[in-house]
Amino acid sequence: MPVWILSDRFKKMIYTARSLSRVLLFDDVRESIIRVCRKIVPDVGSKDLDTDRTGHADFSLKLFRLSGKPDFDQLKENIVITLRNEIYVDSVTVEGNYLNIKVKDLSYLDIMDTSIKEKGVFPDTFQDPERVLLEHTSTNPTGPIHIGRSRNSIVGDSLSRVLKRYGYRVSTQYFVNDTGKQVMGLYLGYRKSKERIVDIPHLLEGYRNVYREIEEDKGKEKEIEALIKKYESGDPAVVREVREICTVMLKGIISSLARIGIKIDDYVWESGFLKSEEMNDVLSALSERIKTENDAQFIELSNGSKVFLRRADGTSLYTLRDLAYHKFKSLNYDWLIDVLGEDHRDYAKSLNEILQEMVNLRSKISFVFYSFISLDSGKMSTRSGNVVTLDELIEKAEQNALEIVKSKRPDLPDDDLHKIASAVAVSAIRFQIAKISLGKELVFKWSEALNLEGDSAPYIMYSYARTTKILKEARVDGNMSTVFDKYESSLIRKLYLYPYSLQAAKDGLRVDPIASYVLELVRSFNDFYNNCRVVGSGEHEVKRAKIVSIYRHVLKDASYLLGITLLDEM
RNA sequence: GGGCACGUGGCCUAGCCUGGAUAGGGCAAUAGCCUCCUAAGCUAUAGAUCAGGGGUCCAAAUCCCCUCGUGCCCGCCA
Repeated sequence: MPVWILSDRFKKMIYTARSLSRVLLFDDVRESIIRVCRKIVPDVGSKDLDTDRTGHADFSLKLFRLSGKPDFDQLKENIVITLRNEIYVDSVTVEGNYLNIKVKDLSYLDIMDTSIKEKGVFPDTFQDPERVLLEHTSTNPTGPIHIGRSRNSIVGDSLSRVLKRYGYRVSTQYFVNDTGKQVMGLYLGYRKSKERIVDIPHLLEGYRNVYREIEEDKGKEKEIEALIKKYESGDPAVVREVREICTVMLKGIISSLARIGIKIDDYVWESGFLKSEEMNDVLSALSERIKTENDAQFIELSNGSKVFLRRADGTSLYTLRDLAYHKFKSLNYDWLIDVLGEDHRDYAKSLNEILQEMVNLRSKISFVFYSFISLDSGKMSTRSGNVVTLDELIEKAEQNALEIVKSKRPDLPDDDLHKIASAVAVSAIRFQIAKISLGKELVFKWSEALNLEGDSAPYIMYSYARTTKILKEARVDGNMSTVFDKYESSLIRKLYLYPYSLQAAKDGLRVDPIASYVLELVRSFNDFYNNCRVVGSGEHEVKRAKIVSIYRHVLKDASYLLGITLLDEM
């Protein structure tokens, strides 16, 4: 017999708030409190109600702003009385200039449990009709992807998962640069090599040689320019070979990304836009504004800066190809999101102005910028060889994790050890990047990258493994106690806050709020774990098993967004 | 030189958008905790002029201005 009988009662009483967001569906207690307050003081805003972090309450209504009102005391009293009548409200107290509201543990638990039981998910969402195209990574196929660029991939991938989770229809794309100087430099290196071997090490060596030569003699760039011309004029041999070389490089990048669980939906080749309809559309939209300077074509922006579209020899520049690409994207998507390095900030601003004001793109465009990751030895660069590639990092991380798991679990067979080590390594890499807000520059340090304690993925994974064991042994059916101690209480509260962090992530196009949230959640669970025995806890057992199972659910949900692989045993 | 971003204990970081009750975590350090659901965990101690200065405000890490430091951009590169 299910003892979870309060659901219907609460469901009827609590306002299902869609106003917090269009696509997250859950019984939003916070929204409901604001609604109640507004009945009495219409100008109470969302800002006046804090989600309290100080431990005084669940939600705090700040009275500073209201205290100027002539009938303040009466209003305050009315709010208190009205809130106390809400079915989900446990207590309302006035402390100084704060009105502290506590919600019933059972209310929270019931909201989450009902959602999971009925919808299979908390919070539930409905499908937003907006189609989102998220472009990320798009690194030049001139070498293996390095850890600096992988910040783009990791954040981009998690962001796409967040938006999907939130209810958007999301596709991801990688814009493959197979046109322009860098790639032609790569191709030139290949042509100059004796053996003409198309594999990554040989190509990379040729590429580095070319740029070494150019550094000594700038005149050597002419060779690249000549190749660009040949390529853009459609010389079949050149086109074929460039595609072949880029494909080899791209395959390397794709397989590196796959190792950390990233799969991009579509790869769109830049060369495809050279003579495309989208290119024509862009050019005709801009035709009135195009000016020339020594035969090179440019347009002028509102701030007076020049943006060049074509070289004097008629070959295209990146901006032009990218404009065509964005035009292409806008045909099928309502919201375009580009994840770009911070070096692209000004570029994106220009691109945006051209697209919105001159090409009149219909889609909404957002840019997400990330700061660079550098090494102790300075800036990362594929050409100079001062890089740590993603593959190197993965390999070392796996090795490191394997040693640790071997020492901790000598009882496990080799297969399991490798499985665990791999999940730990990949999750740790992703989490370490995802948890840092994008504006921070990072200096990569091996000691930090390989540390698996504290605010790390294994910390999260470990707590999940604990839940597996608990739920395997705990009694989950029967009468449920409805008395909650402080550890249960704070874990329940933390769980309930999950939708708010999803909201923060979506609003800011960030993934670090989810990471911060998960760490807080796990800490709260550990507190609970260390103080509340579940298995064999008598009257508490069913209730605690319920809390653990909701925890497990939310943890799984959030971990997926961050690319953390959870294991039942580790 | 101009523009943009960042600056929080020795190190890394959350909080800043939307000002409000003791600035949360982690690493490193010290002292403890496995006859009890996995110690990749937990507890305790120590450690913060929230870069500096000014301003607004009843109230500033948070908003505004100035200064300093770091990174990035200012290409007929991408």
